[in-house]
Amino acid sequence: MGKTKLTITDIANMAGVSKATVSRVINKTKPVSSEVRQRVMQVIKETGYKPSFVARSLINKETNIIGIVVPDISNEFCSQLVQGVVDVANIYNYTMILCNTFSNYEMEKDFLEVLSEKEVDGIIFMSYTPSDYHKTFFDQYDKPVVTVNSKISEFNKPNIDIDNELATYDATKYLIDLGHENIGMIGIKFEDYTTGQLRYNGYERALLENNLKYDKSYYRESDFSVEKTYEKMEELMNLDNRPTAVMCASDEMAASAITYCIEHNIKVPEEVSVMGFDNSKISKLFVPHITTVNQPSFDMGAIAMRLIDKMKGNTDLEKDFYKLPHKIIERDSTQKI
Amino acid sequence: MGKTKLTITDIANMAGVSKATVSRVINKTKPVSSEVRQRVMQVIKETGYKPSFVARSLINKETNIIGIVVPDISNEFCSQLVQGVVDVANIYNYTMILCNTFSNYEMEKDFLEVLSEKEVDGIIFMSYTPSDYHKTFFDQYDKPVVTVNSKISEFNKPNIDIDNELATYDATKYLIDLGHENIGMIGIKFEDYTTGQLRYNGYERALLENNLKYDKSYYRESDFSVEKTYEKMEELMNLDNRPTAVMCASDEMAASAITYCIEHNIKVPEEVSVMGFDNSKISKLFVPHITTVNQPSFDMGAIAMRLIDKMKGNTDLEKDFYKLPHKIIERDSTQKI
DNA sequence: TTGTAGGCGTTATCAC
DNA sequence: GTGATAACGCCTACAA
Repeated sequence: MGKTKLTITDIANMAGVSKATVSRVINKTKPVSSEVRQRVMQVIKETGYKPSFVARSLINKETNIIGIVVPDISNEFCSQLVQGVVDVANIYNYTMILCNTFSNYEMEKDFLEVLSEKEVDGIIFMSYTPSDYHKTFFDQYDKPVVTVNSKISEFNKPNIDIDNELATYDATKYLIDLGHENIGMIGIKFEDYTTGQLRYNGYERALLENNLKYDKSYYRESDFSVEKTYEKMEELMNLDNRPTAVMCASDEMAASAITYCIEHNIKVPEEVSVMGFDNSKISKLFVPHITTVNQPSFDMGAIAMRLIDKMKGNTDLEKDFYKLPHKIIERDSTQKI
Repeated sequence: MGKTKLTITDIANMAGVSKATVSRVINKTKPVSSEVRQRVMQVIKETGYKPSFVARSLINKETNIIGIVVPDISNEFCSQLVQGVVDVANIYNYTMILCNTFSNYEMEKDFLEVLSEKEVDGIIFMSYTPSDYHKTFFDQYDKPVVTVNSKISEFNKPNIDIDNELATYDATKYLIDLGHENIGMIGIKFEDYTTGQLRYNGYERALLENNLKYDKSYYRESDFSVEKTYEKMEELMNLDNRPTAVMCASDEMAASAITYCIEHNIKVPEEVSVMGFDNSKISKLFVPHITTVNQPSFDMGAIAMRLIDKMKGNTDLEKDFYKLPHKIIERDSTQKI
């Protein structure tokens, strides 16, 4: 209880050697006679001595802590991303400081500041709305940084992502191949989410390249909220020539859209096919199970962490954009027309 | 870029004062003539100097980092708990190290070890299966510890939780008040989850106290998996005198159970009422929307963090068990018989 | 192979 | 008020 923490000096005294020697047996940094080593190890084992990370960091300039900032940990994509990071962080002996920004600009700023002060060894950064501030910060930050899902080409930092444009293109194409010609989409605000624009682009391109008429009224903008999406689906379903398929920017949105249908006796997928995005739990659990597109969120985290470690002491090496593969997951909310 | 980090000495030189003085204006620890203060502040502002947390920690023995260990961050309860922690951590100027154990005993051990080495200021601990090892560790750990959802009376540390027994009692009672007499339950293994036993107890007590026949075959044990729960629901529904209501130990399990019903033309809630537990997203999104019981997970995190801060330098003060209020959330998966 | 001494960036304790 | 100077716990030349 009142046991004050042991220091390297204590161990040195108990083993009858100098602090330097103790340090050497711990870090294997220089040869030590095996007799002395035994003795020191013995004392360490008996006392359960653990060197202080803090003192060590003061010298190494390495904290073995990496910072990860995400908009919303209760979002499944983020939490899986974080899991991926943790998983490989363990292997490389990092521990991580989690910063949940609630998508709030001020918090993003503050957290970056704090991480910098706490001298973390690197930062994994995700934001729905990367800005100039972030760019400026990262430009003068001299430790490894990896961004996730936050493509800003001028960032000059490696970015891990899927190809959102292509993913939505593929999803829309999937619907087209099913025979649908009137395909609607419920997307998300371009300003609020960088992916909003990209996903819209993929949708539009798929329509255009396949010679389908592109009707502006078929595209509706929502946020990720249940209510808004429900409304948008209502609008779509009340159109004179209503779409026979609608693509949603997330699984939750798809769930809301389908809910509207269920409550208004529109059969899914018989009368209208609905697609989600993310392959989250809800897409598996919801009835009908929702056809969606998978993002390898766990892998994205794992790769980000691996990259951080690689970049250490060599932060300029990798500026590439890592595009991970997405995949259409066929389930029961879509069918041939 | 190549700009080496500024130290307090640099600032002192630039301002033409001693390090001690700089330290004093930063920490307001002793009076400084306002003229000198101005000068120093000016230099700090211009240079953007930030004191090193690491060096500071070496002296204070305070890292302003707290550790939080949870079984599974992608579980909604956990992620909301973490959010609660983060939220107040920000206020008190803490940052946190997140440890995701994947419910793995070895990882729990390792993480506690690491947190201890990194000299965090306190630990918030959650485990489905707290053990002797944990107890031993915490007994000799002399910094604040708060456990969440991991009741072990001998822990001798404050624990934040809801009253799981009472919550399940209330849920079952809710079903009883709806007129149900044959009430089944799909629970979770007692060995794997401390709450498994408690929730069962509440269920049984409600039946007994209300003079309903308690039929062992009405209780089925599952884990949190979709498949297993689906099977268990199938067993329940194939009973000769099948229950008209079933209580599930989680929302996901409820969703699986209802899915079985939908796929076998058993109407929910007309033919069988189904209740969940947790008030997670899925319970709101699923159709029918699932009646459930809310745990204030966010608040639990917030309180845990607040407690840690309170306990600082006074770790023995609060050994109480904090039982937070739960609440039945009525939705569409249950009805009067 | 081992020990001595200086330094990492702060804060705290003295004097002045 | 202010400035030396000694910690804090560890690592790393430099000597021995």
